[in-house]
Amino acid sequence: MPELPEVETVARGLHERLPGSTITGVSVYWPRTLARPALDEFTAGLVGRRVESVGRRGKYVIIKLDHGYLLVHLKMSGRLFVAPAGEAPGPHDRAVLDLDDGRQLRFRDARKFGRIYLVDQPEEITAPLGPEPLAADFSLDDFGRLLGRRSGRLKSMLLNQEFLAGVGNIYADEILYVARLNPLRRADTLTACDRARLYEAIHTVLQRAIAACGTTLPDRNYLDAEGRAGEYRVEVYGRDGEPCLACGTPIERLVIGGRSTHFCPKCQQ
DNA sequence: CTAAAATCCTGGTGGC
DNA sequence: TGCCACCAGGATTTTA
Repeated sequence: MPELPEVETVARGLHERLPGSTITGVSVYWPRTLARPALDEFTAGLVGRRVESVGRRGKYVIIKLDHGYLLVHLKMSGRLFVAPAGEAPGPHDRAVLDLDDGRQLRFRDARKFGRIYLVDQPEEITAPLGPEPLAADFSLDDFGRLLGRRSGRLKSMLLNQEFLAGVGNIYADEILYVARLNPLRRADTLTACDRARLYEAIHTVLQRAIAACGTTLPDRNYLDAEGRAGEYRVEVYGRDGEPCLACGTPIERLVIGGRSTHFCPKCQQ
């Protein structure tokens, strides 16, 4: 399930091969993939548009056009990639954009959770998102202020996109493990030292994961825009019952806010 | 306010 | 081998 590092990897891959291409046709095979606008307006708004750049905000891929923006949320199983001219369509292709050189930008999504938006400004969609954790202007002081007002559990907070953009279930567990903080801990009980460790862990984990081009779990199917798997190695996620890499204590699993949560009961008091 | 549950979906898994 | 119930998970919506 693509989170910030995976979406960043996809966006970078697309940025290498998409700018300069013009969209010449639109095919949508699963209409609900289009969050907005409806198919007719979507098609009319896209055909003839030229791609200028590809970026990311939170878990959204943002494709800047010469007129408007295409936003894609991959959700659980979405893949966004450029198919060479003549490549046969896949059974889970939900939307396909024809490019003027014969290639196609495809959105493939087995579980149909992913959504595409065509808007004038990306903020129409991304406005509710919290800060970008890796932005240069996201300071420890900012983070401390953000935390101080929250009484929820750390795990739920990290998953809340309005609190911080881009962290999902896997990296929330990895970040709390690196920060040595218990996922059930209430945000407003953190000491200044705790806050600093959490802030640093967010940076460390996300930066390392981006450097590794994301995480592809053994039983998952995340692939980047070039069809490559991520190389990041998780330390706690999905490792319940296996020994903690630091102390050997079996990793435990519990459910917080309906999300599976993995942590070391000894390292993360 | 927090929080949990239901919702959308289907591939994969575990049980029998 | 086949069938089926069930689970995962992001974001949103609903209910407590």
